[in-house]
Amino acid sequence: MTDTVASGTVGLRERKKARLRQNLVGSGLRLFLEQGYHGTTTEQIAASVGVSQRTFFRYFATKEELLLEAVAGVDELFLSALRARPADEPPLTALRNAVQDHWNSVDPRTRDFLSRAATVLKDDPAVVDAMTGSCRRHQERIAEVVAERAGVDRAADPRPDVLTAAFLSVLGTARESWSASGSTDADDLLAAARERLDLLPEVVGGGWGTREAEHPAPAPGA
Amino acid sequence: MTDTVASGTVGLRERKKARLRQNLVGSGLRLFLEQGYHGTTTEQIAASVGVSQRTFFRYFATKEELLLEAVAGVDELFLSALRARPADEPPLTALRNAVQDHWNSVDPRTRDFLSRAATVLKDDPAVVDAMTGSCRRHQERIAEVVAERAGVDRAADPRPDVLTAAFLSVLGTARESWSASGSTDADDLLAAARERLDLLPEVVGGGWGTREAEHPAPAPGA
DNA sequence: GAAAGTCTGTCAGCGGCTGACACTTTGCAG
DNA sequence: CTGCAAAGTGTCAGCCGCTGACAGACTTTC
Repeated sequence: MTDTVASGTVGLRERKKARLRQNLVGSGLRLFLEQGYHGTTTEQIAASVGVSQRTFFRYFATKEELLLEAVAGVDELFLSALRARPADEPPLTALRNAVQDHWNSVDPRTRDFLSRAATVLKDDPAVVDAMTGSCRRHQERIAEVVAERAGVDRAADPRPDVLTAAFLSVLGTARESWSASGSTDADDLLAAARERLDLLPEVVGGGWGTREAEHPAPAPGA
Repeated sequence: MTDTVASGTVGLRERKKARLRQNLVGSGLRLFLEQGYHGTTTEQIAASVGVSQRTFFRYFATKEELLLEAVAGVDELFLSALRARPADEPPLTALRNAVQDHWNSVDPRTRDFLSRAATVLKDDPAVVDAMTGSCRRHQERIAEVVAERAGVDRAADPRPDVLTAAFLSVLGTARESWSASGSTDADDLLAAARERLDLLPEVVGGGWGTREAEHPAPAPGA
């Protein structure tokens, strides 16, 4: 059988499957950009690569799943970036720097594509919900790495989960304000994320926002 | 026209509408608890109050909307609780205490109902997504009150948004750990929320979670 | 080349959701 | 009270996401 072909005996069948799956993702995303998520039917996606709708659903359980397939790889890269930060960095600092490292490590074409996708699809509530859900599922894996780095047990110590949740939600506000600003420059998003993450320690502290204090605006825009 | 009839002219028609709407919500939630969210069809809900499915959708744009109607009132109460906190409390402290005040102000029957609902419905991903989405839409209104209390402009100062996002996401982790623990006691949820909110300042600080430090577990369980 | 396993298309159907149209009920005026 | 306009409702037909069942085609393996 000449099964010595690398490891796993890839087989012609599996190659076809993998290619079809990739075609579906590519075609689907293209159509989403052209006509919006809601405006694209699963039948169109299936037809665009020459298969039936039923086959589409044999590859993806839901239309949403195809959408999320595009960002899955990006998420993995972030975990690597976080693991690569030096061990003596405090947790939030490591997360903050990992965002930067991660962003730089994504190749520019993908980065542009993601910016464009965010711009076009940000108004579709179904897309936003899908992304949020994906983020939530991703949260556990980040918390796991945070716990690992800190040398604590996630099951007994809620701190990794608390920090991760706060971290991701702040990133969310940055994304939101970025898309609300109408900017399509991905670097603006990164800047907003950094600004807001750096604000976190001050914001959870008590040194602002009481009517008694009246201090002269510590650092609103800088 | 005799339009001087008070303001609004309740009219028999509007009363019927309001009652039907309430019936739909009540019947719908009861069915959700009995058969699950996914297991209940909009036709069943409509039939259970004697109207057609088409009429159901004239009252609620989506099945989800009916589900969220139940928690809408609770959200309003939280905003009131937050506004009622003394002005000299630091923002995070005010939010934390408002959670407690708010929980105490919800009448026990509603509280029990919500606990039961959370227990039954927490496994349905559609329900979780709906709740998350609702939370996100609610976030802006909380941030508005935080900004108001702090006397800053939300459009120019991201701090209210950052704090609110972190606050809500931490509440989310508390809810998750509560439902994962299998507890059905609503007070356990409140306790988890308080614990985790109190952890926030420490967690975003740099005093933990570096391999260099090796301090003896500051406060994992207390 | 045949048996066994896998992939696919077709068909039928459910549930969420919507537009169109006809019918009934309600509100208001004369 | 009567007649008219507005609003609410039921029925029907249909789109779209998604699924089970079955039969036919294609790989793999022997």
